[in-house]
Amino acid sequence: MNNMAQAKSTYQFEDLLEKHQLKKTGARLRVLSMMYAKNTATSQPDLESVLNDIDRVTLYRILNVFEEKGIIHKVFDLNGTANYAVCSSGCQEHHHHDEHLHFNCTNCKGVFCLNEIKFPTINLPAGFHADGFTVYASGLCAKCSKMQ
Amino acid sequence: MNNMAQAKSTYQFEDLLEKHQLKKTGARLRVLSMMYAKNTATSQPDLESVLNDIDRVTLYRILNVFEEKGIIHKVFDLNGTANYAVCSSGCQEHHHHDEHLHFNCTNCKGVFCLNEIKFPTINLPAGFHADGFTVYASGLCAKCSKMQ
DNA sequence: TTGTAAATGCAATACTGTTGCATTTGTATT
DNA sequence: AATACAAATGCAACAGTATTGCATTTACAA
Ligand SMILES: [Mn+2]
Ligand SMILES: [Mn+2]
Ligand SMILES: [Zn+2]
Ligand SMILES: [Zn+2]
Repeated sequence: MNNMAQAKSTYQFEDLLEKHQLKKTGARLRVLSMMYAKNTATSQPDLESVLNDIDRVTLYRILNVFEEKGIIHKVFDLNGTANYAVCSSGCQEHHHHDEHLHFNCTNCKGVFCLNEIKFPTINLPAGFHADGFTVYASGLCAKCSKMQ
Repeated sequence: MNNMAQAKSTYQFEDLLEKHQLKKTGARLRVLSMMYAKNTATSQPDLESVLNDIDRVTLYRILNVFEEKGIIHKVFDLNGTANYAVCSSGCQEHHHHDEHLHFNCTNCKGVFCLNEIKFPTINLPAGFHADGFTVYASGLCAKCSKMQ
């Protein structure tokens, strides 16, 4: 849950890129270090404003290839804004396992991937067949709860 | 679940507008009849292409005021596209009760509001306090399941 | 019938995301 | 170290989504 849990050095990011047969470029390393430094998902607008010297198109292409490779996953928050988060584990190229709960804090706007929460099986009306579930919760995160 | 369940006449749409102190205009009645005629949510692109003689800005303003009044609710599908659906009941101005399951059919792209499905309480990590949940399922709807 | 607030249409603008193409760069090979 | 090439980047153009301001029209109450 804390930042250090995912903290990685540049060398490890380089290894990650190499593992996925992606060239080690400055832009990609910066995107990785920005996303790995946080315990929440990062919104597209945030990525764009912080990494504002990287061309927008390049940023989109980096995000797309990282998603394809199973390095990050995309999650829309409750306002429909795209957010990107580091995949926990078990995600491979074109084959994600990110069916965890997403918590949207209404105060700090943080989007948390709560991998540890198992949500129960949900039954559906006759005839409906689900191959995946996405669960969102909105409210106050731990930090914001304390401050109220 | 079938269309007739929500079928309404123009008079009833006029009553609905009057109840919410909205003027009875052609554009508003057409938006209502389009949305009430279906048992799925309607995407913004669909609304725009079908009601293409209504100015886009007017359409957005109609959707926004209907949402404020609790007549419809907005739901993003799994691609982040805005969809609008008739509120079931209990929705009032600035106070919605639309915490039902949303089913996204990967075949027909339909977004179904499954009011009848009660999803179980989901517990959260210490400190997190949810005031609402949104659950999405993706897969095949009843109609598309049959056809496969 | 008239007056007026509400609703609409239109122009302009901002944001999100994609495509095509020329240029640059990372890296494997020599 | 130099070369060679695919991959990555930057830039321009474009499409789609959504909002704001303002002039005009319309619904409806008086
Ligand atoms: Mn996640
Ligand atoms: Mn719904
Ligand atoms: Zn928070
Ligand atoms: Zn279907």
